[in-house]
Amino acid sequence: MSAARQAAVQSRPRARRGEGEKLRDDLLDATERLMIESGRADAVSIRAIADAVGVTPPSIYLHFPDKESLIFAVCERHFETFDSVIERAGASTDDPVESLRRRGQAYVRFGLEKPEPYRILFMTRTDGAARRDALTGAGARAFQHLVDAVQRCIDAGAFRRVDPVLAATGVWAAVHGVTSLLISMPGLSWPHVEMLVDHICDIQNHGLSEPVHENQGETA
Amino acid sequence: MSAARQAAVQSRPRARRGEGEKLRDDLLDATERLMIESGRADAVSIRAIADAVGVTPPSIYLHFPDKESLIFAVCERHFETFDSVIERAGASTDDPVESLRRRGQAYVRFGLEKPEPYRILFMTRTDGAARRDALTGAGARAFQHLVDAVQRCIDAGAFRRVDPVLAATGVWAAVHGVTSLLISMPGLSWPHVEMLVDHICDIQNHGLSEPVHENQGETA
DNA sequence: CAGGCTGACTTATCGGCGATAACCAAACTC
DNA sequence: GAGTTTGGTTATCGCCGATAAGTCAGCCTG
Repeated sequence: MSAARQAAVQSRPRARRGEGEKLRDDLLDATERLMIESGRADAVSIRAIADAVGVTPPSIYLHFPDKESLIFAVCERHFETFDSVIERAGASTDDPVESLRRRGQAYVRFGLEKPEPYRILFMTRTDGAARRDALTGAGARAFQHLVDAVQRCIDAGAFRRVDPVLAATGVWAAVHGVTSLLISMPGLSWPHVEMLVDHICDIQNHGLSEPVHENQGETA
Repeated sequence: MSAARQAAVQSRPRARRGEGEKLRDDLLDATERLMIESGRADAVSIRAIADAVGVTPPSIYLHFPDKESLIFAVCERHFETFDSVIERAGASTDDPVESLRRRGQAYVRFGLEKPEPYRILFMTRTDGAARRDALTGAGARAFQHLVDAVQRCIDAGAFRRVDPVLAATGVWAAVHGVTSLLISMPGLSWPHVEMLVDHICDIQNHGLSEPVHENQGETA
């Protein structure tokens, strides 16, 4: 680990006048690489990042106010594609229920492919202002997309007339729950992932469909 | 914060011959208190714990191999009651479906009451051996209780004949999902918690019940 | 009661961490 | 070529987890 730090101490050429932003990008790239290699964000140190790009630690603070902001900026890049990947998966069919299922599959797949960004975005305490802003910005947009998808299922008559925000929150909790569990405890003997996600989506679809034999006492 | 450390530097009386284990308990108590006060486990330092009990940092290593083990030992105490609390909530009714709902409510309530232990047990990467052991020991027992509860719903005819382990995993993912989201992002405008958990349990119950009108093509 | 032993700690220290203050040199402007 | 700005560096602070080695009281043996 500390050997990895010493490996790349060669000083990089100084950027020219207008190109100070290049270091910022290099820092993001290096941080992402180290994060994925180590598997844990807290194992990535400011000093290791600095060495990886061939620069001294204080240089990082010219581009990011603190370590948390750097880590979060890396995750934010993934987050931007997160919504679009899910939207694309959901748009691949006209059936709103099947669309919701494909969204769920895409969500879990994305989370498991980039577990560390997912962890930082969705599984750590929301303290920093940058994180909160991203969650209320792009995050709110992505959530609204989910609410819309649920609403389409209601409009198509596939779901009963439940509060779409409540239903969407339930769907999110379900897919986030399985993603989170698989990321946190990869060693346990889980069912096959795709089957599990399919099951979860089936439960949501079936559970949100119109009940035919019993009355529902929710008139709120 | 560092003021809090300096506040309690008074040296505690040295334990007598056979009473070395007393410090262990005091350390667990102090660690739990600091954890709950600060809200984040990583904000609790070995040095702060040592100061809180009036002892020097290396003394801690006489009772715990490293910091992670100490933190985890604190959480394990909660984990032992976790299963029993849920079992008690589930045993408060004879209706297996209602029992499952009460389990869900108890699960989420417990998680939100002790968010930091919940985080450490269920929302952090399973690295240390101690953590893995606890999860495969008491954790497997608690999960088996959930599987049994699902099986009772199946036996009672309330649920269709789905794989109980798969169904239990889905139920766990749903209640864990909402617990995890609420812990990670307390600032977002969530629906009312009890209503949300009720909704999630309703979805599970309804979704796992016998389908009456339509078949879904799952022949895998 | 001398001497050793052991259990319960302490003192001193190591290397790494995030972060800041102060400095400095290359590059562009005038 | 003097001045200013940009893009860094050097030096350092205080905290962190962890370890090595020392200390000292109390018990046990002889």
